[in-house]
Amino acid sequence: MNRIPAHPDPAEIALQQVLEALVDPVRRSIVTQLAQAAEDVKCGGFDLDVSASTATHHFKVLREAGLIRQYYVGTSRMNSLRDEEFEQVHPGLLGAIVAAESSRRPRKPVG
Amino acid sequence: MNRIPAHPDPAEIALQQVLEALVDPVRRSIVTQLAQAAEDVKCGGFDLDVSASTATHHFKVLREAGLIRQYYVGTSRMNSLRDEEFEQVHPGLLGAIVAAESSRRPRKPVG
DNA sequence: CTGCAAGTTTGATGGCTGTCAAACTATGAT
DNA sequence: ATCATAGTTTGACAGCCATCAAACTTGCAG
Repeated sequence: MNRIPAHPDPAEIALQQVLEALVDPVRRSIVTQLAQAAEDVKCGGFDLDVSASTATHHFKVLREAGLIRQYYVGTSRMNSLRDEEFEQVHPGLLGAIVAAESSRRPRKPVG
Repeated sequence: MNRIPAHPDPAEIALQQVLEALVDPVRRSIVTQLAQAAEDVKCGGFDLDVSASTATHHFKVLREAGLIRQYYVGTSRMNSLRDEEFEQVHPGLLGAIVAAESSRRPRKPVG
């Protein structure tokens, strides 16, 4: 069964909606963690300081802004970044934000 | 007399504040109009659909986010984009947003 | 079938922010 | 001085949105 609602085409999404999605620090954290992850990440696999219901809300906003892709594996909802599709529509935007976000908090000391 | 408050260094401004500034469509319109203008623009010279007091508020937010520079000429407050300083801190970010905003409404047909 | 694990939905709430009108300040012109 | 122009400040208000708890759904394991 497909329990995941529609994934809109990033080309049809207004910049306004994209920025509204990315202005929230929790959502930006999700995007950054996805960008740094090697594999797709399930909802429970993120390091977030909000309740599960709030997290669900944030994932929905990101999905409807065309920023992430979601699919089920068992009871786990997997997430991946739609970075390549997004790059076609808004070149450099996602990369610049992820870079700005990442540089602020280095995950691991170099070396 | 200097009636203009401090212009913070863009390097000291969190990405969060920058995105909060740019998520508002009126403020993004100001930035885009500045990016497309050949000369500095006075507050009254923008095409905005809000009252003067609201416009003042938006200019203040942009200035405090390190995105614009302001100075007086007579009773006119002039505005210019701090794009070069900004590029040093968040490379590609401002350009990507201005590009995305501009491409949505082509000012002039090509050719 | 029972129980558990992972997420979702719903409803309510609190804080933030964009908005305006009105009163005000500062500068330049007559 | 007087007036007009350009913009600011203050105070109030409305709408939005992130947040949570509680109840619910779905799928898997035994």
